[in-house]
Amino acid sequence: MSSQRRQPGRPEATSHGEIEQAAFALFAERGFDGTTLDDIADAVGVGRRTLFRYFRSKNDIPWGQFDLTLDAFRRLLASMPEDLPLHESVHRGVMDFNDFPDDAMPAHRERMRLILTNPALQAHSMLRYAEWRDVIAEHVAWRTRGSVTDLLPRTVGHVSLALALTAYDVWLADEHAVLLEVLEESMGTLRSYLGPS
Amino acid sequence: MSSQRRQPGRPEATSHGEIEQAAFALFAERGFDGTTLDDIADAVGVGRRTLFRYFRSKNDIPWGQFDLTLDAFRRLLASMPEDLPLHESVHRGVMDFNDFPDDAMPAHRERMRLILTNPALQAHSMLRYAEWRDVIAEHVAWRTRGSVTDLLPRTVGHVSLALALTAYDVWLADEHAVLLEVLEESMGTLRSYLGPS
DNA sequence: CACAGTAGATGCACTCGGTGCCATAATGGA
DNA sequence: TCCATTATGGCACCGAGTGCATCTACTGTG
Repeated sequence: MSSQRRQPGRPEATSHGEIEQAAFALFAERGFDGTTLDDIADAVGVGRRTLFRYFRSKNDIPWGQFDLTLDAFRRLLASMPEDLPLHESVHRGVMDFNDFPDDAMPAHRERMRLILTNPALQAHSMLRYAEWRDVIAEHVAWRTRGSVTDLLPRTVGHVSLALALTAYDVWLADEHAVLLEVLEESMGTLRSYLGPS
Repeated sequence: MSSQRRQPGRPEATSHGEIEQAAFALFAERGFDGTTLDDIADAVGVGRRTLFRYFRSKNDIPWGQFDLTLDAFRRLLASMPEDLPLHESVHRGVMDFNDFPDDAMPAHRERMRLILTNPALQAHSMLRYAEWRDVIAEHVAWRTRGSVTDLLPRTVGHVSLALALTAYDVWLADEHAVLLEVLEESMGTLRSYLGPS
C-alpha cells in the first residue's frame, strides 16, 4: 500500500497515535487531572492549539479514534446472518466488539481503567456510550423494520450497554478475569435474575 | 414545624430552591450553555462564589438536592417487605422512585428534558447515575447477603438504570406518555427480548 | 527557480467553570 | 460590648476550549 501520499498542502506534524501515546505516558505518570494540555503538547512537540485538530477535547484523547471503532462495530452488526435470532445477533456483535487479541489486552485494560475510574472521563464517556447505543439501536431497528426511536431498539441499546459496563466493572476489579467470560456471565446473571418472574 | 433556628452564625443569604428557580428561568430563556454562573448569581442577588457553597458545580444545579433524593430512595428500598422476590422488590422501588404527584410532573419533565438533552448535562449525569446504581446495588447485596462488588448487584444496578433511562427517553419524546406506564413497558420489552432464548 | 495553490500548524486574546485564600458581615450569647 | 460562629463574597489564579488571523511546508507548474 501507500502508493503515493501526494497531498497538496503542509504535511501533518503528528498523528492521533503519537498524541495518544505521549498522553498515556503522562497520565500514567501524573494522572489524568494532573496532566495539562500544555504538558501533552510539549511532549508531542506541537502547539497546544494543534491538539484540538486531532481530538475534540482532552477527554477524547483516551478514546482514541472512537469514530473508526464505531464504524467497524456498525459493519460487524450488519454482517450478522439475518436468520440469526435478533438477540443472538446483538449478543454476538457485542462479544466480537470486545474480542481483542491477547497482546492488545493490556493496553485496552489500561485505557478502560482510566476511562472508568477518573470522574471527568466517566462523565464524558456518557457521550461516547450514547453513540455506541445508537449503533445497536439502528441494528435492531433495521432488523425489526422499525424506527430507532421505538421502545425495543432503545431498550436493547441501553441494556446491552448495561451488561457491557457491568462486565467491565467486574473485569477491571479482578486481575485474572477474562473479559469475554465476564460478559457472557453477566448476560446469564440477568437471565436468572429476571427468570423467576 | 420550624421550632427555632437558633444558629450561632450569619444566616444564609439564599437557598438551594431559590437558586434552582432562578437558574431554571434563565436556562429556559437563554439555554443552559448560554447561561453563565455570573448570570445566575446576579439573578439570585448573591456572589458567584456563593453559588459553589450550595452546588458543587453548574452541572449540579439542575439536579437539585439529589443527595436527599437518594436518601429517600435508600429508605424506600429498605422498607420493601423481605418476603418479596428480589426482582419485585427492586422493580417496585424503581417505580415508586419515579412516582411523582401530578402537579409535580411538569417541573420534573422540564428538569429531565434539560438533563437528558444538553450534552454537558448528559455527561455529568453519569456521575449521579453511578450513585443511583449504588443504592440499588447495596439493596441487592443486602438482600442476597453478598457484596456490592458481586456480579448480581452490579448487573441489577446497571440494568435497572438502563430500563429507567429507556423509559425517560420514550417518555420525553411523547408528550402524552405516562412515565410509570412506559417504565413498566420497557421492563416487559426486555423480558420478551430475552425470552425466546 | 519563482510562483501559485493548498492545507495543516500555531500564536493570541478571550470566555468561562472552578478553586484556594482570606477578609468581612451578620447573627446569638455571655 | 466583645466573642464565637458561620456564611458571604472579593481576588487572584488555573486550565479547557474557541475564533481569528497568520504563518509554514509541501506539491505542482511554467
